[in-house]
Amino acid sequence: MLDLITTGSPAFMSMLPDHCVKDIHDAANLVTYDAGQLVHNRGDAKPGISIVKSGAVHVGIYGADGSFVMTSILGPGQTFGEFTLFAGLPRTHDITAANKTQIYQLSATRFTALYEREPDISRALLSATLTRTHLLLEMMDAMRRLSMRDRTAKILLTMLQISGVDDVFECRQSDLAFTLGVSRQSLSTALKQLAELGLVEIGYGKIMLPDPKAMRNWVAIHC
Amino acid sequence: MLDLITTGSPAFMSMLPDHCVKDIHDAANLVTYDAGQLVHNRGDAKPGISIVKSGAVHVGIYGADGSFVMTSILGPGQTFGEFTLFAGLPRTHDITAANKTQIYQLSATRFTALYEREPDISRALLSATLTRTHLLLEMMDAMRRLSMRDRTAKILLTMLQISGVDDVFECRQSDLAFTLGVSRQSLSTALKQLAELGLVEIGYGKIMLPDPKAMRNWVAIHC
DNA sequence: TCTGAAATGTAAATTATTGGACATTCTATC
DNA sequence: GATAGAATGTCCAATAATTTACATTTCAGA
Repeated sequence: MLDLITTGSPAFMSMLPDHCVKDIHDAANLVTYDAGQLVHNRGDAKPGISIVKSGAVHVGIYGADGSFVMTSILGPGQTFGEFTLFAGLPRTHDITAANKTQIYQLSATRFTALYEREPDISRALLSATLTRTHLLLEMMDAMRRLSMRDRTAKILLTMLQISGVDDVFECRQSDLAFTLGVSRQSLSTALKQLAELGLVEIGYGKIMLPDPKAMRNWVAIHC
Repeated sequence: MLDLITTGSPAFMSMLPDHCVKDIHDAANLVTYDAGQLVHNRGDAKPGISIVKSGAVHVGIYGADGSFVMTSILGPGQTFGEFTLFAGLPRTHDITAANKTQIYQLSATRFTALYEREPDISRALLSATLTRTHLLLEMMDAMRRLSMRDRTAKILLTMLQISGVDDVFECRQSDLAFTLGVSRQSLSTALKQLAELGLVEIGYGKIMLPDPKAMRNWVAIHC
């Protein structure tokens, strides 16, 4: 299951000036993981920040029965572990490598040293975090207030806006359904309704917005 | 409607050392608002950060028909407007003064100057933001996966943990219901079920956890 | 160009949740 | 210690969404 929240949020590393990127590379431990290998366990207390260099990690929680409920996928330039540094929390999720993945690991001490020297780092981190928070608030609001059809439209639009692309959204309906908190079947119905209104086009493994502007208008009026 | 998300999150100002608090007081414009007065309109583009000194503000969105859907209430020490500074967004909500309220207003330039000089400010801001994000993620997850009863238990526990207090939660059921995204009637039923399990005690305008440890266990097993 | 696995579409039965209506309980204040 | 207003409890009909089950479509690879 892909939580599409993070797909579009701007990568931390892409917001940093070159010299900061270099500082981080120099201070970090570069660790390589094989597909499926565990990176962090939920509950681990050791604080530190991690940045994906290449590959991707799955963020989620293992159930007692071995099942894995995925919350998000993080790609190159994206970070995890901020909570352990700034919110005083243990690792909140299990992290595994999706495929062969390289990760920069920074201990709390090393990261803090860089952090205090270079305000650009905190700005990038705040920017990435706040963008994600904003998206979460929008989704939350949509989940509380809107009918399934309307929140499908709204969240689709929000995610597209943030991802930069604004007319094609590559994902399976079952992934999107999970992110929206509805069943796949219900989502299918909702999408069909939106398609009948001419707002979306349904493909195989993707959803297109033939007229993003019309979609934006519709959402502004209805949601 | 009180969104309890922010009630428990630690206030930005309370995490700052004294000299930073002083710097902010010196650089800010202190503005006083009467009850009901508008502080910011959703959509305003002018960036800046605001900190509640005394009183409280209502964060929400006005509908076309004049109705106001409240998202949260922010009290002393809490901030709004971060999104305009760090995420490049316009004001995302309408803000009105709940009662006679004093607010420190800092323009983008002034705040940035302080921000770059003093890493404690960014740390406090990150800390407040990440704590809120973590709570949002937990709530989101609970809303997607759990039955009403279970998510009531889980969110109740989460909010109590973050607020520091861990056995009494002062709020009306209608407020809690809104936060959980369910109707007041349904929440009433859910709370009754939890009370029958001995996990909570229902008061008038408050909810008690007679045995927080038992509650934590129960949630760990069920959710 | 087949073919099978993956993804999507659809319908009926079941379940959960809402919303209205009203009863009950609590608490501050007179 | 009355009393009014606020908060909570409960019932039921209406509705929205899920689940189960199966049909159909799509696409990648043999």
